Amino acid sequence: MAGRTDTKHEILNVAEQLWLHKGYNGFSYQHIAKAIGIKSAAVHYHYPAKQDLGVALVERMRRRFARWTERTEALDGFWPKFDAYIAIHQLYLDDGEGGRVCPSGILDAEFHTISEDMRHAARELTREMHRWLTDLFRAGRDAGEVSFRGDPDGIAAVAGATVQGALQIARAVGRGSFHLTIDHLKLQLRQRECADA
Amino acid sequence: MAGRTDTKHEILNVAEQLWLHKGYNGFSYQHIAKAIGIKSAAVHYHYPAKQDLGVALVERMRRRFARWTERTEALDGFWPKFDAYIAIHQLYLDDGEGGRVCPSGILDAEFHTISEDMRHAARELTREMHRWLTDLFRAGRDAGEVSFRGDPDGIAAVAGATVQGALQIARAVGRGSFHLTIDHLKLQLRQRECADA
DNA sequence: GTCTATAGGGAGATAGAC
DNA sequence: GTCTATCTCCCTATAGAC
Repeated sequence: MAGRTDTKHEILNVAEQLWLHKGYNGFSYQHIAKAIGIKSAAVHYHYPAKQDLGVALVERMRRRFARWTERTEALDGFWPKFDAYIAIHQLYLDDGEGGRVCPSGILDAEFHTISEDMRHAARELTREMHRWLTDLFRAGRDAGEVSFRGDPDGIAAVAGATVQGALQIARAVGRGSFHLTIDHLKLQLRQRECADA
Repeated sequence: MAGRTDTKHEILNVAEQLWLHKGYNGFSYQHIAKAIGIKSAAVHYHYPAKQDLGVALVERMRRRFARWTERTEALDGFWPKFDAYIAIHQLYLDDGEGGRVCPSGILDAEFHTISEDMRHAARELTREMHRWLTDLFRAGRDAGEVSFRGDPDGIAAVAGATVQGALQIARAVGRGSFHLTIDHLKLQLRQRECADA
């Protein structure tokens, strides 16, 4: 139909909701089609195979994260940036009906059931997020804004894993668990005074 | 057939491998049947619906964890017990073909696609693990073996989320990532001397 | 009690209508 | 270029054979 100009874009948006909510193996082209009001075969026109759609979803996440890092450069200092990182995850948490999960989390959980193309994109996204966190912790330590033992690479791995894990666990036991976890993660990272040994 | 005495048990074992590897929506009764050498309908005799099998899997995990906590009481002190907790997750990591993921992780990721019975069991398992960690951190602090800010409940949430997240991330970027994360988590928890402020 | 044959529906995907 | 009618296969599940 001529009236429908950006079905492709619409598909991606609906698919993303379903994906982060139900997982890659938890939704079908029919679910997407019904939500938009077309036939499932029409989805195949825009994304011939489901893995094409899957790759598109992950690549869009990567572009989104890349743009986010650019915008975030404007923020000054470790804590505003770290809080911004938490905030994007909190957006997933606050989404209706028990929350979505972060793309990285769902990709890792279903890693063995997705195509090599999707795995590649997932690996890159994970690495990009890790690199960003590593740079953040390095700069934060140099500026004396954050305190941790070991190297920035290691603490970035801890922080990244904690946020991802916390978001998932919150699904089972409620979002209060996410806030408890994040609050205590930040507590460990605050500049320590000598007294707390 | 009379020769097959514990098909039910065998089903559970095969299903567990598939489950932790591919996710709940990533395997079917046919996969189980083919691995054992029976027809898929035979699996339905032992577990009428797939959600019955799912609940059985999670409940077995809960019993296994409960028995594990009893055995672990014999270990003396915070660090041996904490290392034992890490070790059960490392078992998942070291499993062939890119590793499995911990039950809690896969349950949370697919939380919205499983039955209410499974969700209930998943919630309980998550809480039981959290309680165990909380008790461990409380005792560890009282004994002066571990150092952290805030309450045991909070640091237990951080540790639990970190381990779960690290195991999943390792799937995408390799198991070295898991060890890096755990090493640095432990590093933050070691008794701090005054000097590192 | 244990398992097989088979149904019924939904999945991903193709070929062709407009 | 865009979407629909349709195919095939595999999924879960039931009814009935042994």
